[in-house]
Amino acid sequence: MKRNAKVSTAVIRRLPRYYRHLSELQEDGVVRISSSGLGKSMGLTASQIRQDLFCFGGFGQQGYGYKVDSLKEEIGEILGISRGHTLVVLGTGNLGRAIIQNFRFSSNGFRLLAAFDVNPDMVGTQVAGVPVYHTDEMEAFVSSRQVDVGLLTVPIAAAQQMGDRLVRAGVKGIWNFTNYELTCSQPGVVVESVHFSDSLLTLSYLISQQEVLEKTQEEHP
Amino acid sequence: MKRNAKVSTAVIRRLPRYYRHLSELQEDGVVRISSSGLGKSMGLTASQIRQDLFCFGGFGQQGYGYKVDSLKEEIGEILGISRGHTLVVLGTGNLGRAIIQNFRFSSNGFRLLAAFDVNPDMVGTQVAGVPVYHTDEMEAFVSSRQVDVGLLTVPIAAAQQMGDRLVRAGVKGIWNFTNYELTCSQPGVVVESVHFSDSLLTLSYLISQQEVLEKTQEEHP
DNA sequence: TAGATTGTTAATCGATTAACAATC
DNA sequence: TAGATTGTTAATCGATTAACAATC
Repeated sequence: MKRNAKVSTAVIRRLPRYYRHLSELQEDGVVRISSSGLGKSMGLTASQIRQDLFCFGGFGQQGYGYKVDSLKEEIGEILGISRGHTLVVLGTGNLGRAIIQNFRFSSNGFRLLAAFDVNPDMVGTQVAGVPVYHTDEMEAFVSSRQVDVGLLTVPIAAAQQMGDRLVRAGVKGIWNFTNYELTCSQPGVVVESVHFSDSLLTLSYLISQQEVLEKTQEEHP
Repeated sequence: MKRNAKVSTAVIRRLPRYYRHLSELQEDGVVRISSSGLGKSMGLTASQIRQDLFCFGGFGQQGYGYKVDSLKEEIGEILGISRGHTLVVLGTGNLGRAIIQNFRFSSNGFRLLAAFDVNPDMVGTQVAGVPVYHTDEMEAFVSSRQVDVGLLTVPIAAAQQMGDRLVRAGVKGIWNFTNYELTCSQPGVVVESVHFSDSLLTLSYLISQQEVLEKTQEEHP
């Protein structure tokens, strides 16, 4: 793998999509794929795919294309899937529990070690085999087990404070599901947010545009 | 509001963030904000904010800045928050139920009318006051009530098929929570996806980079 | 009025696309 | 070998930043 000078976030955000598409191709028994073939199925240009992969080195063979297996493997490596990252969940409300029960952490190279909550009804129980401890024990757990990531699903009012605690406890990243824009002063700690609200409002904008468009067409056919 | 020629997706994706930040400012009792002030708190340049807003028209006052209330109002209007959009949920598994119970649809201008599932244990029940019907009844419901959006939380294997059914039933948009990249042939129908996996893998990449960086620093201090 | 800050055009920067030699 | 397709550089396009006149 090439020493990656500086990869733009646009490229980084496409890497998981490549990985996902290659996994699907693999399941479908496809052995080789060209940049134009992959581009067609993903809605990207062949040129862009080659340019993206070029950031990390040459994974293909001229005149042949890319081997699905090994390209998937390489991109997985770039994404850090085999690094054995660990995470804990903060907050075991509806959303926290749903993610614990549904999300395939291991397919993404993560091990979910524990969950934490302040609710005495939850503390001491298990969710899908994952033990729930009291939030007071979070710091000790995270630092002794060197946990990489904290998944935040606490109420929005507690989000920033809990984020700060995670950072102080030594996590490398926060996966933020609260609808709050965490600020993280600590350099070297990454915050990645899933903002449901932003996503729905984007959809709202797009269908509103569509509505206006259709109305205009009715008036001026 | 200006006739918006063609607004780039980069701008569109920032609109919900503006809306969110303006709401927070409003709650904090802030009355006016300058582009540089807003930029500082959001990590954007003042120039970019003015350029973004310029896509839709002049909302500020020279020498003064922007009134938080009215700017929030205007952006909400652009996003279609007051259009009374409606939606239904497909799939009432852990994730579907968690979203129904947790997500503040009304704050985003949506009314959640019903949920659908094939599981006989769910059909006929309510989740947070939302009635659950059998999926067979979805088409009739969506077309008679002119539902705007279908939220997909069905198992991945059923995703594409259920997406197709929603489109045929006449929705304008699909909010996709399955880890499947829906293809939608129908022009005028919008698909907006929340890919947990892509988000976590991006985080995985970023912390892996950080790990490499720190290791290098240890070796060459 | 003087100061501040927008609206808006121009300049710069970065990302995408095109092109083509290298080579499997 | 001929054909195909990559790796990689150059050209283009679009998004961000800078600048400044307009004006509150």
